[in-house]
Amino acid sequence: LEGKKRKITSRPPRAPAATSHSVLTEIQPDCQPLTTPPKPKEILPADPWTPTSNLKMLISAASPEIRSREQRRELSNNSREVLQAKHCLQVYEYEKSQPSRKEKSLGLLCHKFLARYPDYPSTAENNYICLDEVAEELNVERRRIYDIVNVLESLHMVSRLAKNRYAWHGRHNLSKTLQALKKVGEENKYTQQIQMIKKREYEHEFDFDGERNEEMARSFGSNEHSEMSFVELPGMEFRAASVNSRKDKSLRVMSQKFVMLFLVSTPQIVSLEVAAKILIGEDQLEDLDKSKFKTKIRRLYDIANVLSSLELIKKVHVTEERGRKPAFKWTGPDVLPNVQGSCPPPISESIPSKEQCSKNLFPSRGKQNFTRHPSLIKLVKTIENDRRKIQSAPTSPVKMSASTDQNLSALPSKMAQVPAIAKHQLEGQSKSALESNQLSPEVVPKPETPRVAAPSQQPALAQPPAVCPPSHSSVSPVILPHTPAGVSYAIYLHPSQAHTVTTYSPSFMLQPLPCANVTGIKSINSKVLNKTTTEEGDNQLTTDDPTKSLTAKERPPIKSETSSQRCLKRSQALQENNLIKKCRSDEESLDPSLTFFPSGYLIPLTQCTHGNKAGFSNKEKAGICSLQHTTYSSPIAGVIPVTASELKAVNIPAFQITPLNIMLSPTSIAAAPVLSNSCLNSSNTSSAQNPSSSVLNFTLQHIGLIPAGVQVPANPVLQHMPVSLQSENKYSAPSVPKELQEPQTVTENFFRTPGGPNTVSSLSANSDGTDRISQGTLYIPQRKLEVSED
DNA sequence: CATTCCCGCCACCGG
DNA sequence: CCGGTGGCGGGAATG
Repeated sequence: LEGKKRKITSRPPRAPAATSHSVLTEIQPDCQPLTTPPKPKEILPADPWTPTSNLKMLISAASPEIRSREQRRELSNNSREVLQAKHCLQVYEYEKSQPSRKEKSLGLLCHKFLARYPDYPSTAENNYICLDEVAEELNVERRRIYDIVNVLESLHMVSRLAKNRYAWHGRHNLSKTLQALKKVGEENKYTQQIQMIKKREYEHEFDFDGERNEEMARSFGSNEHSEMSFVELPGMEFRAASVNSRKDKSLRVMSQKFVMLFLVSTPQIVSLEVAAKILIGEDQLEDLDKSKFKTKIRRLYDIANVLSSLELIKKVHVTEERGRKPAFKWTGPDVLPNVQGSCPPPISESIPSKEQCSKNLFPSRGKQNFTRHPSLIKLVKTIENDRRKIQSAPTSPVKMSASTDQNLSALPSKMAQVPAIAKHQLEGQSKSALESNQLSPEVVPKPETPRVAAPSQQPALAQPPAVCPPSHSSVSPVILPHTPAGVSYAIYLHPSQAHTVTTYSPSFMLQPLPCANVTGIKSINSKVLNKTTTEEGDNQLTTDDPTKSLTAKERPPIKSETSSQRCLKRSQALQENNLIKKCRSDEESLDPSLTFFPSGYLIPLTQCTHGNKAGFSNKEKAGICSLQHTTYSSPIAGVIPVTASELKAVNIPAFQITPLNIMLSPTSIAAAPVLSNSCLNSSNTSSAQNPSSSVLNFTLQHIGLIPAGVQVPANPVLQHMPVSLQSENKYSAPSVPKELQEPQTVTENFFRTPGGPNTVSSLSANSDGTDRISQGTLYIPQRKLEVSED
């Protein structure tokens, strides 16, 4: 290994011919003024945007149609055009002479890349991606495209077809992938590993000597059983066996692992440092080699940039005892615990392989438990691997060679392919349902869902939850101490215990509610908040551009949406409004539809309507997120006063939103439930500094929102909620309490969302004899994490 | 100085 | 042997 490195290092600074390709890439010939050292090339044709605008555009532009526009790029030699371009270029230069690195950032590039393809491509059109073309069109070297594609591949958003080709799947598989990843993550005990690391560092503050640590680490924490290879998705295997070579792939695998960390950890925040350590530790324990660490971090940044572009995560800073460390917060959809087996697989789900999935993922099952010793672990791993290979081998007709990691076992590739299309379609339809809970709508009768008053069209959604709940508990190993039945919600943990929590049984979360409604509402709120808040950068992408137009910030990207979509939304919105109105009368005054639903947050609804993906716009992702959150939170909301999920909900609309960083003090949380009407009033008051108060407000708002109109009458507390508050918020939207806006506080309370399996402590019974990790001990006192973003 | 992360050399692999 | 891939880490931008 090292040899290679050395070699490289030795070489003198780059000088030679390296540039050849770059030259090629430069499409525009003549105008090239040598003068500008940076690269003017980017500017090219018609897109002399500022980084900011550019971004904005990209975001808004996600719609399919637009993407085509890229095409025009082929500038005919129109001298005119050239000139024009040149001109622009120059102007551009003047304005800002910094082509700057940012413009070349992987994140931005990724946005461009993503803009080319619809989030939910129709099955019909085959979306092929030709790396060369893309690279050329985006004016980047191919190497960069690989970086992007690799991570997309890790999420199964694309798959390799052949040499220069990839197939675009968009987000269709996303939820499934995440589920799978989460599961694997759980199996790997990532949660514990994380704990370990934190603990360690906590203990010896900043110690550099890795010595002892290492030992400890390997002894228990870092059991890296894992090494798992690439996690495959069931439905996706059909690619030609040939093309995927397994090996390499580290980026892909790393990406998956990284994602797993988010899915598994409780406050869904993962610091780079921790992630790097875990990822390193996995393969070869020890070796806290500094350079290795550094490299890992670099890679993580690459991955993170892509994930950020996908809006799955966003950058934040975690302030712990000492300094603030870079970290990322998951902003993607919540992954439901899922599943497998327990919930009757939706019929529609064509995917036969659900089981396979699990199989694939990790042979693991109980094994790990007894594996304490590293060596053992390795063995096991190996064995399992082999086994896996074997299994897969026979099945795939084609190859022997490959036995690609994926196990196509069950389906012969051919079969897979044929149905593939159908599958996709189905998936698409069921998708929404799945996402929300994975159940097919029709399946379940929801028992107690009285509250579904919602007239909305989505009754179906509500159902699923009901069904699933029970199953989960069985599923996730970790879960809890509390019987599902119990009224767990009331439990508040001491902050220190945070991780331990698991307060509620999953079943709770799943309560039936009209998600749609809820979602909508929430999203709205958040929206509102965002607006105000948004000013700041939401994502890392924000450029520093001084001129930053507010407009850009404003996110009503909606404009770009197609009218049809809009209509859809609108209608839904209206429905929601109605619901809402019940609660707050004032709403109408403001032309609610526009006001509140501008951005398309509503989309979730659309989505809810399972079925037609047509409706989805790219934006829906936001919807999705919110939807899911909602799912959990809403019902619960009633039950559990303030759940993390609630809070999260706010953040969710990731894209535009400013992530408020919330840091709730535990106390505040506890308090919340308690509060009742009386407290409510205070909601908007400015209590700026006081976190708890702000939290409360926040909470209240949310709570209020939800219940209000819609569903939750069940909960007494909610009912009491003063409507006024809500309305207030809405209206004053812009005036959202400062507190919220400020980076300050949020509650990252540790309640995990639903499936939160993780809570390590009590749960996982770790059977192995060594109790080193006794559960009790395991968790580290959580220090408060302050998350802030810049 | 610290953080972020672009760039592109070059090892590798599959054809 | 070739061209596609993608590991990797120097070191430039940025903060």
